[in-house]
Formats: sequence, structure tokens, C-alpha cells
Amino acid sequence: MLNCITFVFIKLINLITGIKFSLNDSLYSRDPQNTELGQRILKHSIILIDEIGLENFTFKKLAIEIESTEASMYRYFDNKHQLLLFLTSWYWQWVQYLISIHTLNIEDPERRLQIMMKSIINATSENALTEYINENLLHNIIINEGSKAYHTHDVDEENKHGIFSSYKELAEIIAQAILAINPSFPYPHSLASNILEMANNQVYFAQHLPRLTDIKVPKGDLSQLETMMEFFVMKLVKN
Amino acid sequence: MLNCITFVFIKLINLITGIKFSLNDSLYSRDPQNTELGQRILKHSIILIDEIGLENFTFKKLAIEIESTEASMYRYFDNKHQLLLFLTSWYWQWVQYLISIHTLNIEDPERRLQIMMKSIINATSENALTEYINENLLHNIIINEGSKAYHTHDVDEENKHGIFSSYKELAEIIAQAILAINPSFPYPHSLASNILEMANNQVYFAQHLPRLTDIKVPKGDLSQLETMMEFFVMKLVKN
DNA sequence: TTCAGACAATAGTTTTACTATCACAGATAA
DNA sequence: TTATCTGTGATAGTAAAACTATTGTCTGAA
Repeated sequence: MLNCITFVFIKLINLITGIKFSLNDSLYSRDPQNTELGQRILKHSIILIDEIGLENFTFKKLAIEIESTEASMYRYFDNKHQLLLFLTSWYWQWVQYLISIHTLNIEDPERRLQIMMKSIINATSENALTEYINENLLHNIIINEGSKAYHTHDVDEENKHGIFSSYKELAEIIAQAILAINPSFPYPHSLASNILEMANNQVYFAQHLPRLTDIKVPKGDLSQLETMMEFFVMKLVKN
Repeated sequence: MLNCITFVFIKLINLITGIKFSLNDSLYSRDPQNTELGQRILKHSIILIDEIGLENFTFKKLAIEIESTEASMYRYFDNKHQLLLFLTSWYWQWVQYLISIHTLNIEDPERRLQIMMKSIINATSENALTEYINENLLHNIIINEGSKAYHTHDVDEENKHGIFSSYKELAEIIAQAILAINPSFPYPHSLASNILEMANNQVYFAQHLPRLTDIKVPKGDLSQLETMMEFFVMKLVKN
């Protein structure tokens, strides 16, 4: 009950202030959240990448889509990889935000981890935080292209600049939740990162390579994934 | 003892015949295993991708490296994505071959699964199968770039052509090994694919994003990963 | 000897990725 | 009021990557 009230309260604050995540400087050339064109770049890049895939996506096509120019895109992002880094970073910060709301006033450690996993798996926007980011499309992009963000020749350099901190922070939160259930669990970080990877991978497999999974995602219904993830994680963590 | 003899026997056969995996037609334009230039393309593309990363790799650079021309590269592969598909497919067929050798005459289901995981994790070439493929470098490429093979906009189309069958077959073998230990395990395929993904991911994390894992890979020593994977999988599978 | 077929080399075109420069509108200062 | 400064977007390029059409050469069978 209290939880529900707090939830509504936070939602109200968001609606009034208009949530804007503060992201690492290295994730953009000019912060796209601050200008109208920047927001249109975010909005339509998400739509376009979801539609044609990251490989086929170019700044030229994006510029045509939003009736601007290629060079203007480069004012905000050095290249499309930086744009992907921005989107993934925004996404994981958003998931972290969802988790923080959903676990408010939940005391039971086991229940907390369950809710975290549900938040990661569904990552649905009850009501949109921003006009310019479609969280559900962005979730698709993370499922399809997310791993490309850190599978790059410059990982170490990018990591030095804190590019992946929102992902690592989220992993740390999950790791702590695991330890809260079982303080002697020997691999909290590996399990945390595996939860994040597995949640997205298994959806991708169900959609495209069904022989690699046992779950189905009928019409986007992720309940089978929820059940499976809980089975895996709880069997591992609980003594 | 018998195992050891069979092992040596198989090795001898390999040395005499010179193992050549038969790969799906859609994985190349012209089979690179059949010509001298094709083999040089395989050899040096592995070296070059490992060195500069897939994004920076181009057919032009490869052509310069092997003192041939760009157009000649296109005779063998339509584009670099097809080359990656070829290399990953070859790799997983090779791992399947390693597993089949290492599990010969092993009866105990638990021991069989253990050996499979060790084979996947280490994937070392005791002695090279082919002159033109450096299996250890190829293993690095799979760790760094492997997931890009199937994270593409054309997955469904490529999957129809059987491009990913060697990966899916390997997953099936692991799934059967899981069921052999515990026939009532509810998610054998999801666990199998997760073993394959996790094994490579955790190495990558240990090397580049250490806060996402609890293991270390000192000087390429993968024993900590072996211990962890066995802990995870056996705790899940055994009743 | 010549002719077909397999293969590689040459020389392009198109597209992508990126950059240098220009134009303009609104805010500020003399 | 006018000069100028700053933030923004538009124009017009270049360089490299991705891909292709055509030509040249070598080999082995008739």
C-alpha cells in the first residue's frame, strides 16, 4: 500500500520534471537530450535501427528520415557506434531506475531479486518517461544489438572513459542482491552479468533460433522466461 | 588406456588425411579449403581479424596482406560477414570434433558433460588439424566477435539456409548430455546455449570488464572458469 | 593446336564515413 | 542602434570501403 503510494508519487515527479538521465560526456559530441534536433535524432534513430538493423543504419538515412542533414547528425555523435553506446547506456540507466522503483519498500531479499529479474526481462514503460524515447523499441534494439556495444576493438579505451558504467553499476546492484540472499555465494558478479545476458539472449533465441532454447515468447509474452530465470537463479543461489 | 589408443589412432588418421570440414554451401562463394589462395585467405583473415578487430578488417587490407587483390577475395566470400559465418561455423564444427574425441569411451554422464565443458572452454589444438587455420587465434575471434555472426538483420533468412546448424548441433549434443544426467531437467536447450555463451562471455569480461565477473584468467589460464562453470551447471542439473 | 573452362587481375562505380566551411538567428555589449 | 559573439544548422566537398564488370592467363582435353 505504502509502496503503491510512493510509486504514484515518483511517477508524478517524473511527469512534472521530465526525467533526463545524465550520461557520460564521452557518449556524445553534444548532448542530444538538450535540443529539439537532438531529441529527434534519438527518437528516429531508435525507430530506424529497430526497423533496418544497426548494420544497414547510416546517418544519411537518419538525416533523410528527420529531414535534416548528415553533417548535423555528426554534431551530436562522432559515429554510429557512439550513438549505440549512448542508447545502451541510457537503457541500462533506465532499467536501474525501474528496479529502484519496483523494489522500494521490499524487504525480503529473495523477493527483491525476483523483482529485479522481472524488471530486466520485461523492461516495459508503464507510462513513457520521455516523449522522444520509445522504451519498448529500445528494448528490442538492446536484445538485437546490445552486445555489439562492448564487443569492439576499443573496449579497453572506452571502458577507461566510464562508457560502460551504467551496465556495470546495474550488475553490481544485482550482485549485491544475490549476496543478500546467500552471503557465501562464490560468484555473485558472474551470475549477475549472466542474468543480464541470458535474459536478452533467450528472447532472441526464442524469436530467431528456437532450437537453442526451451521457452516460447508467444506474442511477446515473457512469462515463460520469467519462470525459467527464477528457476535457474534461485536453484543456484539458495543453499 | 583404450581411450588413449583410440585418441592416437584418430590423430594419425587426421595427419594422413588432413581433416577438412564440409561446410554449408551458403557459407562461401567458392570453397576456400580447396585452393591455395582460399587457404591463404582463411589463414591471414584469422590473423588480421584477431589483430585489428572485425570492424577495422576489410578485404582490401587482407588482399594487401597476402599480396593479392580485393576482387580475388570476393571470389571466395560475398562480404566479410559471410567470412565471419564461415569461420564461426568451422570453429563450432571443430569444437564438436574435439568433444567427440575427448568423450570417446567415457560412460559416466556427469563426467561426459564435464569433459564437454572443458573442451568448450579450452578449445585448444593439441596439434594443428590444418596448416591454414590457427585454432587458438580463431578461439580468440569467437570470444571477441562470435555473437555478431547471428546478431544480424538477416538471421531468419540465414537460418533457413542452415548457416547456424553447426552451432545448433553442438547445443543439441550438450542438451542431450544434460538430459543423460537428469532426464527430468526442464530446460536442457536453454542451459546448453547458455553454457556456450557464458563460457566465452566470462573470458571476455575477465579480460576487458573485470567488474562483471568473479574469475580471473591469469596468462590465459582458464582453470577458474572451468571450476565456476562446473559449479553452476552441476548445481543446476543434479537433483 | 586450339578451344573451353577455371581462375586471377585490372579498373572501374556506388555508398559510407567523415570534414571543412559557410550562413543565420538570437543574445550581449558599446 | 549597431557590432559582434555564440550556438546552431546547411552546403559541399574528400577519402575510404564495398562491390562489380570486364579483361587476361593458364591448364587440360579434343
